[in-house]
Amino acid sequence: MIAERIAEIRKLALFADISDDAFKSLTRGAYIQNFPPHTELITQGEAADFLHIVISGSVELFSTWNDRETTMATVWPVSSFILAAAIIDQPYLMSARTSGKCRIIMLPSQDVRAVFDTDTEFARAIVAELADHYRAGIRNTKNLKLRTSTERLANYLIRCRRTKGDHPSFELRYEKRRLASYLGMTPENLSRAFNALKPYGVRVEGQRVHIQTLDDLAAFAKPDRLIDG
Amino acid sequence: MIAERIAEIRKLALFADISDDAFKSLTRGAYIQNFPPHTELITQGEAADFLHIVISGSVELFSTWNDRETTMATVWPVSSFILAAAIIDQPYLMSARTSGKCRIIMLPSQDVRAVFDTDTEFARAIVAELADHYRAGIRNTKNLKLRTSTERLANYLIRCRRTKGDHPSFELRYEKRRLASYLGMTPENLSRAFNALKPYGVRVEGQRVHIQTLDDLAAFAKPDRLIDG
DNA sequence: CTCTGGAATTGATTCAGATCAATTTTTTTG
DNA sequence: CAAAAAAATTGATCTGAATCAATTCCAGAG
Repeated sequence: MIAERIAEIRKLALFADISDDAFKSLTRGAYIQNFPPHTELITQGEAADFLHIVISGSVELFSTWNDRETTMATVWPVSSFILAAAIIDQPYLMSARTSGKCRIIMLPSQDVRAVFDTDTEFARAIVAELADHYRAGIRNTKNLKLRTSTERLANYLIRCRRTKGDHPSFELRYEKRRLASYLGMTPENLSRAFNALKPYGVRVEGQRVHIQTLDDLAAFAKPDRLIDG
Repeated sequence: MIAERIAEIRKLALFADISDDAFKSLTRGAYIQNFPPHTELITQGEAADFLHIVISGSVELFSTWNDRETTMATVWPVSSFILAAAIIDQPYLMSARTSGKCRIIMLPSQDVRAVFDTDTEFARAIVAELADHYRAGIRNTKNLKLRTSTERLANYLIRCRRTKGDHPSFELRYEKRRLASYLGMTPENLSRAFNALKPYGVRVEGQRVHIQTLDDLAAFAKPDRLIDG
């Protein structure tokens, strides 16, 4: 049972090339847990005792300060989250809560650090993952500082559409209020931003977004490889 | 001559614990160059052929999009910059220009990757550095999304003051226009933000900042370990 | 030392986005 | 299925911050 679930994460880039021994010592102390919706898994400021991996469901990473809250990212299966804190043994900078029901694997971070020291392939994979996440953070900062909220939405939609195979219509993967927070705006303004994109061929019906011609929207959004990947 | 300069970087956390052999192969292909002020060292989008290290002077990391520009960070001696791009062989996401006159060491990034594969200590140091930078990016995003511009300034000043040994008065390390861009505001609004902090005991004379009582300012700024370090 | 151009400041105005308030729509639940 | 709760939308208003414009300040060049 546990073994089956554990096997699911073997294919993760993080573990793909490591030795069986290394994988065994990584997962020996692992927990698998199911969580109900809207459960706070992690609270910012706590010690990073575990590396978390989402097997099913999705997890929202968010941060708070002074009674304000913002969505930092959403994590989908199968991927790990809060690797940096675990690897350098520092407190989490973000909190995490489940969106729907979730199955999560938790690897004790001391095991992660131990295997990092002994398995070269794992070390390489961790570096690749960290460098990748770092660059995602830089992209995000550029997005926030260089673009208006409507431009951020437009580029987000273009990225979504591409992820979904360039179909002219696709579903938003999460609630609009959460999208708004992720994009750094209020739900009210997200609604208005969608309206502002109508002239560029964007139509919304509930969770479904239609984009007629990508050209019009792209001319407005000016997507950039160095921000949007 | 070159050997002397190279020795200066040996003490960097990145190289402190690596073997002499590893250090030798890292620096064998190194260049040392002096640059005049306001020289663009790196342009975003280019291949990351070198890991750069500032020996003297300071370097501004900035990004542009659609005729807009923002300061992402300022790098002081002795430290490296744009490690992530070099280690995973990806294009730079940021541009870099010298502030004053600068001396820069450039290590071919293929050497960095090669030594990473052979020297465990170096791998460990790189991971620590990357994780650290990643977390700095998260902090920065929280700062931008959760705080107003005046709050960002207030917390910046508190951090500065602490860095300078908690003296009631210290010098800003760079021009106000650059500080404004770093904090995500215009020079005009930085000026107004300084005025808005007067009631909390902040006084500015040119580059010099006086902070009478930290308590008043801190009550307004609400500095947070998970944002301000 | 004066001249000059960039930096900084200050004021007036505009604009993007937040907040407040009121519905409408959708989802959840009993 | 109906009731209740949550999410989304729309309109009105307010506010933080950008822009535009005009000095003032200051550092570096001659």
